This record gives sequence, structure tokens and C-alpha cells, in this order.
Amino acid sequence: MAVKKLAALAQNSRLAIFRLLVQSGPDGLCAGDIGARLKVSPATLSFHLKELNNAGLVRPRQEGRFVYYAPDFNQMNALLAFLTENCCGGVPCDTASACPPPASTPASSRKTSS
Amino acid sequence: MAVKKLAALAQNSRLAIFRLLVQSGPDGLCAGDIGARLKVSPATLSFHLKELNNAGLVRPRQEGRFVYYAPDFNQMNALLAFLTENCCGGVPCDTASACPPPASTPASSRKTSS
DNA sequence: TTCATATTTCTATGATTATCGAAATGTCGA
DNA sequence: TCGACATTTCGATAATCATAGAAATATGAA
Repeated sequence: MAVKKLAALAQNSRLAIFRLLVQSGPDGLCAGDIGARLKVSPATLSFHLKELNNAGLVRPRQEGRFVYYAPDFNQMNALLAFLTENCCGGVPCDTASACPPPASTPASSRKTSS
Repeated sequence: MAVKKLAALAQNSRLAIFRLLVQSGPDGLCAGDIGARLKVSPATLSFHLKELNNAGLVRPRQEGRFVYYAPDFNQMNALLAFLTENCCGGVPCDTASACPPPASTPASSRKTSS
């Protein structure tokens, strides 16, 4: 749902988190690193990550004691597509997919959630 | 900035309002018509329109007793560009502008209320 | 097992938001 | 001018949200 995704991004900390994850590539970052970089307390960070996860914009992946969060580019593309189509007079981008699809994920487990 | 625009769209009524305005073309719709179509009470509608206006996504234009609201495609494009660039791994759309620019405003068609 | 670390959940609190009735403001037509 | 209509502002209320300390959970290491 578009509203859910929009709401997930419509908050400073969460937008910063998502941008950081996008910059950090498809493997993502573990929660602790995100918190350290953005100076967010663990509890607050967990709250925001859950929110992003509920919106489908990030995928958590447990690795030992750490939980890595990676952006879901497909979901982000879906949001862009919705906005382009529904909020832009129906004039879509030429490119069907503006974000790099998660085809190459060299790290570990292959998960597909929507 | 982006958060403000995202927040403006991250609400069911407001997203519906904005979509309706986009569908209705560059002339926009007067507040009363929007309220009638979407079944939103005047006070609530005014609240949401102010929110959209504060975010820069719509432009109000007084015409007699009526206030017409039209989408600002440039601002919407700016949001799309931001999301594509900052939240999509920096892989932009080929098209520089996905939304029709407000260059030509054929304000000839006059829609009347109820 | 026991400890240290990573993350989440619980809980409380203050802040923001959405809603709408009622009143106020603004504009037109008679 | 007045009265009707369009819209906004005011005021109150309920709901949701952001924050973070403290406790709980989970995993790896010693």
C-alpha cells in the first residue's frame, strides 16, 4: 500500500535510515551500525526499522548475533511507479525499473518477501 | 523538504485529494467539488488542503467565491527526482521530467459546482 | 554454564495528527 | 445594504506517533 510506504519514509530518522541502507548496497547494514551512524538509540532504531519493515521497504536478515537490514528495491520501485502513474498525470518514466533490482545478492540467503 | 511532501501524501484523504487533482488536469478543482467527490467535511478538507499547500504540492487560486486547487507538477517531479536519486541507489529515470510541466495552462474549461 | 553483546519488546510520556461542529471570513448576487 | 454560499479558522477531542529507559530475548564466546 502506497500510504504505508509513504508514511514509512515521511519521517526524518526513517528516511535517513533508508537512504543510508540504499547507499550501503544490497547487503545492508546491521542495526548497531545504523544506530551508531545516525545516533539513534537502540529502542528507537528498532521501532523505526520495524516500521520500515512493515512497509516492506527493508528486509531483515539475521547473521549471528547481528541483524542486517537491506533495502528492498522492488518495493521502492513499486512506490515510484505508483507515484508516477497515479500522482503524475499518468505520464510514466520510460524506464520500467528505476532502481537496481536485487538480482545480485552475493551475501547469503535468498529471500523474497512482499 | 522531501519529508514534508512525503508526509503530505502519507494520508489516505490527502493522497486521494492529490490523485483527484492530478486526474482533473492543470486547472484543478474547487474545494467544494473535492469535498463532494471524496465525501470530506469542509473543515477537514480545508485542513488537508492546507497541508498539501504547505508541502508545495498544490497551488490555490481564488476565482470568485471559489478556491481552485491545482497540483504543482514541478514539485511532484522534484519529489520523484529526490526519491529516485536518494532512495534508489542513484539510478535515475531516463526521463528528466516524469510529470507534465505546468508550461501550458489552458484555463478555458470552466467547471461549475453541483 | 556463565558472561558479554546485539537487538527487540515493554512501558510510559510528550508531541503531533485527524476529525468535525461552530463561528468567522470572504465573495457574489439581488 | 443584505442574505446566501464557499471556504477557512477556532476549539475540543480522540487517536496515532516518536522517544527512550528498563527489562527481556537471542546469539556467540569463554
